[in-house]
Amino acid sequence: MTINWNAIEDKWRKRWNETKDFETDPNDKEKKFITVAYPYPNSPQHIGHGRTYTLADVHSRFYRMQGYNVLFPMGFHYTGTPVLGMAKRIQSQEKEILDGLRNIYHVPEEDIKTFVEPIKIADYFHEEIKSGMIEMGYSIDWRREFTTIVPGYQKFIEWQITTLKENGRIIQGSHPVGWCPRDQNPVSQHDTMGDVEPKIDDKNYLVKFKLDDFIFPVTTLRPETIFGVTNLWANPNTVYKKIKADNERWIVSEECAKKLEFFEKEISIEGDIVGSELIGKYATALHNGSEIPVLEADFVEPGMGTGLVMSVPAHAPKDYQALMDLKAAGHELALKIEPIPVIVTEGYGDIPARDVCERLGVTNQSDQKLEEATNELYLKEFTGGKLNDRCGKFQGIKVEFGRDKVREWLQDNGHLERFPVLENGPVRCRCGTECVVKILSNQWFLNYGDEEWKEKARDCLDGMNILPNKIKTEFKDVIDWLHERACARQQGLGTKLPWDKDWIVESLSDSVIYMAYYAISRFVNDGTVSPENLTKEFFDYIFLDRGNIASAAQTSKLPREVIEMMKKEFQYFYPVDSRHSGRDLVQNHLSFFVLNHVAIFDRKYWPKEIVVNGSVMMDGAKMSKSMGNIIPLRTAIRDHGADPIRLAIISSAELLQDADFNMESVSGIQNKLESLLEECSNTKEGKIDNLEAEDRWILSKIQSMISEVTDAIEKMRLREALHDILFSFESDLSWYRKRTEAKGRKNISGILHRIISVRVAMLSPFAPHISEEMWERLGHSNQVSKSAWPEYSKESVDATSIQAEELLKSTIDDIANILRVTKITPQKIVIYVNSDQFRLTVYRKILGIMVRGQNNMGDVMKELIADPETREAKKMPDYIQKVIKDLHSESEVIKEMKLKSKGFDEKEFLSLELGDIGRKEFGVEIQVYSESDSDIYDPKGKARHARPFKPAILIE
RNA sequence: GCGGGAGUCGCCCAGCCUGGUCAAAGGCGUAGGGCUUAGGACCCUAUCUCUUAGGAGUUCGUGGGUUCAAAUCCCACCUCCCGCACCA
Repeated sequence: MTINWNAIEDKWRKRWNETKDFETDPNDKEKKFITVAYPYPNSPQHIGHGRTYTLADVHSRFYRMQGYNVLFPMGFHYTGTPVLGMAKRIQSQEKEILDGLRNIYHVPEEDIKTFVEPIKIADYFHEEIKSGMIEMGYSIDWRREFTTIVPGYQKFIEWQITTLKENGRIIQGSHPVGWCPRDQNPVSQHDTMGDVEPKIDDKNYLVKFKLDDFIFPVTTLRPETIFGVTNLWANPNTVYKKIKADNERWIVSEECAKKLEFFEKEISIEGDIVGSELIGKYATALHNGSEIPVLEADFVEPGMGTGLVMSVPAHAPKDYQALMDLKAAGHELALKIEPIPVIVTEGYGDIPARDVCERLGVTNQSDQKLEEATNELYLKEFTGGKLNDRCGKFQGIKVEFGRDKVREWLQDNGHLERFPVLENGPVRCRCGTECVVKILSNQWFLNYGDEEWKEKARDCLDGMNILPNKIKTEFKDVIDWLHERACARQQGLGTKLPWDKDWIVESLSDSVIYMAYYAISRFVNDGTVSPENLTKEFFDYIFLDRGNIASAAQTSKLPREVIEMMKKEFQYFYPVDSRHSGRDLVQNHLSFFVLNHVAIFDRKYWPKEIVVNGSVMMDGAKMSKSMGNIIPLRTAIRDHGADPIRLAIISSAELLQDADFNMESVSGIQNKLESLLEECSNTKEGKIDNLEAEDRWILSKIQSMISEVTDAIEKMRLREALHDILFSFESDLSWYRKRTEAKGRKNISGILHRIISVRVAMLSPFAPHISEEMWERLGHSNQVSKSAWPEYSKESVDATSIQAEELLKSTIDDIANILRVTKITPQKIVIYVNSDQFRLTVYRKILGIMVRGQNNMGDVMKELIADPETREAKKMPDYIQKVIKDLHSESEVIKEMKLKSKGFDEKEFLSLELGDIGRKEFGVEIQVYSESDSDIYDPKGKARHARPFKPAILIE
């Protein structure tokens, strides 16, 4: 039988649709609000995207069956810049992107033509992604759908950002960004040739010296070494510029002068000065007024920093070597200069730079080994060095901390400025222009560095359920590490800052509390309210319970009952019960989600849970367009069916692990589901009466499966749950079949029907379509998605039958074991069960001792001897030891069960049950004796080895 | 540098939080058998070593430690992977 997956899926999706199953309004039931980070529509979703949504859908469906009123909504995140870059690339007919659209995503040519407009791209993929979500069977309430650039949402974002500002969460400051001088715009990865992210090194500084009437600025990464400066370096072959920078006159390289224009400075060029003219002059160090000579050095590059460098020969190998070279050449001034050590580091002598250079055998200032020497020393001194007594009030401070202190001190005195540089330059904009670093003044920041805010976020996290639990610490670390974060951009789609219309609310900042908007989006969508109704007073009243209904009604021009209805809707669904997202968003979105909630909402609306999942690999490799191993989700659904894809995604890895998706697992799952479906067709409901031992056992087993699966899903260990339903239980079932077949029973269809119904019900959140089909074939009249989640019932667990069945299994195993080792063909098998009352008493006593946690031989023996009833046990240490060993190899659950329940008659049970199964397995009769039977057949004296739950065996 | 994670029986991977049910699940591969005209699919059996009585030995990156008992807890080390921002 081959299943037409798509036909079955269609059929059931239509049914769900007809009854509007997933449209959720407030009611009397308890609610669950499940959300997923909405997609950014610049490409169709592939299997990797499907993971997060599938997990959330399983979660939603599980809660629905448990009787909750579950809201699972979806939106689309249009905010941001990537589609802008895409549109530009398409306009310029870039082959790579066009090929991708045509060959991997199969976008129709007439649609590609429209893609020169960014919104058209988003619109196209929005529909594409949505169709995929529907085809995957996600139980989404589509009435609440929105994009982040519709007017209603923009009103909401304006309210959000205004509220944050009013709450003092937004500050203004300056910030360096990668910048295209021609486009007059910041550049991100999507705007550059080759898609490189411009990396900015913001730890680079400019320190001012004075030379005559001019400022002589040098750049450095190590401001703390200012105390060890012996001289300055200039390149004699470079033509420097005399410039006016704001109100000061500076000497810098031409390249530097250009960079400075982007650092909020008024720059004008006044004239040239050749490097050689600077050589030999004396400059003044501003921090202590000392006079310092300018010397020549070839290694000074005009393109690096200001084109001028300060020399710290004690700690900078390059400076040291350049000085040595001059001395060797007999340079008069240089001969007078000695390195000034300012940092003490274990493992290095007085002049660390000399140590390193000598050890590595550096010969001159153009030696390649200087790079290595520099790296080593910088790192070692930073992590292990301490400032010495030449550093004034900074003496004794570790370099690690001292650097920032010295920097602040110099900065406060106006001797130092930041000089951010492009770390991975040159980076080119798509327009071909080389990018620069620009310091944006008047940038708006969310003040995530605020300690009070952080504390509140930690408080929220403490009360939250984070799945898997182990990444809770990661969240805390992120909170600790966060600082001011720009929340506005100058380009891209989105919402304008209400108070500064030059800026657009940055895309990660407009997606942090939007889940609240789902509560009202459906009223906007159905026309109950329009965007202009959504005033600040309206939002304040609904979300914050601030202000009053009168002003909300007056400003929004909405009837009071409409406002109250929407407020109720929000209060019913909020807070978010579970937020699903990928692991990569822990550092930003998910943390901001927490921070913004605590900054805006009352404690009772703080989120309850975050579920984080890993990414999806394709046949062990990371999915990427360039590798061509991306499978669009809709293609996969069409080829393999939605349910097999869902299960393959879930079963390939536990929550946080990266899932490896491969086609073998999909077909394995298809086969499994096919055989399950066939089983459903063949299993009819039947009467259940006269339970036999194995019936009681399998019915008990299904109870433990219910409990395990439920428990696993609650912790979102879906792989484990699915595995239990689909595979683990199979081994119990096959034992059951073996037993019933051996007995030749025909009356088990009722029991099988009950068991498979439970399995299908539990499977349905995972594979919703095929489960409906199975459920129907099983003869149920309702839909499985509307049936109740199977509930664990303790009363259905029959402890004695579990023990008895375990005994039977282990006896069969033992016989098989003996046969394997001895390789004999059995003619006759004889079983001897223990009947010695004293041994049984001792056994139960030991069991009791072990359940309490006492496990070693000595302690057990002591306890036995202490009890008059079991004192004689000391004569049988061998027996005691074996019993302890037997019990060790049993689970705690079974041990406790054994202890609690009364014993049962082993002989009676085995005589009754062993015959059939023995004939089937070994083809011979099995006789069962009790050790004390008078008619016992025991030619080899095996019977005395029998122990409780461990009969002795004779095979001839 | 800062922070996070991983190393398991041919391969992939579960178990570790909560120590004993662990020679360690599942999948793949391999070998044998069944079914089949054949192939595929499916089902059964085996798959660290030794073993003619249900047993023993050596294993979970390396080396120590705690414990009656360690894949699991603690310490040190080795190796590998990921993130470090204004970008979705």
